[in-house]
Amino acid sequence: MGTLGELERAVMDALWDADGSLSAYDVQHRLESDGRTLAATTLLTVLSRLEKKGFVSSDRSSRPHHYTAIASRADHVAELMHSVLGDAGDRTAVLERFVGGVSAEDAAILRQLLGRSS
Amino acid sequence: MGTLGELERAVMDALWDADGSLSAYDVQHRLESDGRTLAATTLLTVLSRLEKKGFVSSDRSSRPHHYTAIASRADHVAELMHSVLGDAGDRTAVLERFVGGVSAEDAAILRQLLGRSS
DNA sequence: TCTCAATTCTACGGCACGTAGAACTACTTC
DNA sequence: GAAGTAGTTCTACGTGCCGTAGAATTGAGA
Repeated sequence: MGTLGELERAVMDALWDADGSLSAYDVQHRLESDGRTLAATTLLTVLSRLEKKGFVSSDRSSRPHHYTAIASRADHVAELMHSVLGDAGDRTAVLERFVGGVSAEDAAILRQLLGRSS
Repeated sequence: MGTLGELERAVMDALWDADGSLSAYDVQHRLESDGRTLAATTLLTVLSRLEKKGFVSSDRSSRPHHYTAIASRADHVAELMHSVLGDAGDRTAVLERFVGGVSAEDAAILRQLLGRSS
């Protein structure tokens, strides 16, 4: 699927936080308020790389093009977790370690999600 | 922590599968039976990079040096899952997606693991 | 049509990784 | 203890990804 670099991840975060589509300028300004000053072209390059990687889609009908994250952050993270789990071998052992390491709150969430069906 | 490249991961797999320590030659032969022919020096380089990254430790007391994986594969994978989860933002949403995507068997394992620890 | 903002094209430097030759080290054997 | 050899370290190269951005181009409004 391809991995995200540092800047790429920051751009995705901006898109996710925006919860909608942004222009390159919007992204630029959001990163700027995070203390990261970048040339506009840099953002465009990153955005198009992200598009090529399948992380964002763009709307080119209106002139300041708008970019949108294809998957939500939650989807993305969950998918990463699955892909990591995927090449695990002994899933029981992995899940054991995983559950052993989560916080009490997360454990509660998991318990609730897994629910009563056992 | 640093990430694993393709070969690096293959070497770690060899060490994990071995469930003990291996010499560079052992690793070389294991990879060879996986259809991957490499020079001995290549393995040594990768092994030392893995050591620098903190994934393996080496015993240099006896002459064919022996290398051991520091963490088990399960630990490694679980740790990756945690680190991914770590920068998630809305953990409930992520865990929801995650649980939604696991197989029935995995869900059963999770339920059992969580049940015990409550 | 002219101008200016927005976008694409192109490119460069650095770093991680796969890969391995050359040089060096240290047992084994005579 | 000299020599051979198995094993190890040093060094290095090519490639691809990523951060970064200038130059060239395109498109919309005056």
